[in-house]
Amino acid sequence: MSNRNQPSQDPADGRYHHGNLREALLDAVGETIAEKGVAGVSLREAARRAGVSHGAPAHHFGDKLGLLTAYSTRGFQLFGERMRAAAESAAEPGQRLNAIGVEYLRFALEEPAYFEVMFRSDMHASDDDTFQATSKGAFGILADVAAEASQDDCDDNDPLVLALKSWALVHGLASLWADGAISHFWPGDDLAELAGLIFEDEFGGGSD
Amino acid sequence: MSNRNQPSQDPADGRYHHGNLREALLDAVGETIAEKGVAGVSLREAARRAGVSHGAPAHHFGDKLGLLTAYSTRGFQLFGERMRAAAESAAEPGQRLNAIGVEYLRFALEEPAYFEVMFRSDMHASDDDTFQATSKGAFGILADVAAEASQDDCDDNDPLVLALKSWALVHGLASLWADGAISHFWPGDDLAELAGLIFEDEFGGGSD
DNA sequence: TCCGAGGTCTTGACACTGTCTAGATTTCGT
DNA sequence: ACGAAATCTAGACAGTGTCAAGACCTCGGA
Repeated sequence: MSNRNQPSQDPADGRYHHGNLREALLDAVGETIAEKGVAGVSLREAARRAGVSHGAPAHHFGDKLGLLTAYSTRGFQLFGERMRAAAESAAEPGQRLNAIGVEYLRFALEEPAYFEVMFRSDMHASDDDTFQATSKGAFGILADVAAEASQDDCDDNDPLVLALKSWALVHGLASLWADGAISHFWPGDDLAELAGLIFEDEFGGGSD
Repeated sequence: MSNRNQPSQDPADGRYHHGNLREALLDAVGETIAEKGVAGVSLREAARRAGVSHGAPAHHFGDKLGLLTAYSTRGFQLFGERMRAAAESAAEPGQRLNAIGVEYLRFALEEPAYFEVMFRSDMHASDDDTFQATSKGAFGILADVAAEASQDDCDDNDPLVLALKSWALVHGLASLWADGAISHFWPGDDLAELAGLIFEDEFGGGSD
């Protein structure tokens, strides 16, 4: 835990121990992705931004894949919290699925750095236990809400199938939008508008 | 064009000019992705596999991003051909959308190397003219078929919205499956089976 | 036939990266 | 207070992208 009461930014004093290097390195990854894209991420760059020597990251993350895995895990942590909050904030259970779908897209737009790494199999060691547990926990919220919604709304289809369908729809929309592929055909620059039209057809509920 | 009648594999004779280096390098990229993932792709590795010196690729592709852009373009070329063939092979127009959806997934499964690069914005220079034209051409087939299908099947919704919805659904399913995220919740290992269940609900047609 | 221009490829160099090692410094439990 | 463990530094090495200079080949025009 190491909950010290010093700021999580890099101290850059003469201190030998950084105090919060692990988090500072993960912050540095986010900064680097925002500035230079995921191709610009490197152990040495993260160390540089955190004000430590080039070998320091290896102690906390082992290798580059470990650093990215930890960054993905932190992304899924935040992602899960936002999904849970969206589900709970929905006025009535029937609107939970729609609320989650909107929040999913919002996350993809507001946290592109996380989103870009989280769903890329070569950006994380999929056998990492913490990563698996965290990502599965976040996905579980989606599955629960979607399964619940499918029991209310629809006929006797498998709730799991409908959950995966909703998930695929939202994820595909977010991915294609992020990649810029949709921009060839959809004139607007507002993903929420397009999502509203698509979800209206799918879930029958409007977006905010 | 340079259509010589020598095999497109690397000759590795004492010849100074390779004869078909450009294509051989793109083949090498595919091999590398298949063996070591996209992280293992490098200009020098491609040169090594093609039997040329490490500086040779730069002449054809400029830099690493150029090599990957060309590889993506070749992927979209093949992708477009398969989409067109699938649309034309459909018995009746009403089944075209389903045929394209199935072929989309099949492509993602059978050509993971292409698929992994094609939809990754940091893997290609999006301002490349050939890439833009080729990808837009392939996407256009999807849009046409989906728009056509929406006029037949559904109510007065915007055909473009329904086209994008179908695209997002299929692409999201392929991406999540490729990333391994779905495997946490779906017990089977057959994407076609899951796709059949999802599409049955969506398009009303079964898959083969 | 020759010959020069341009396309193709090689070679060498440089800065940068991931990773390994050994060791210095600090923190922590006892 | 002391030893063990955690944390970080410093150096080294192979591999990489990219650039510049030059060698080699091909082809069209004289």
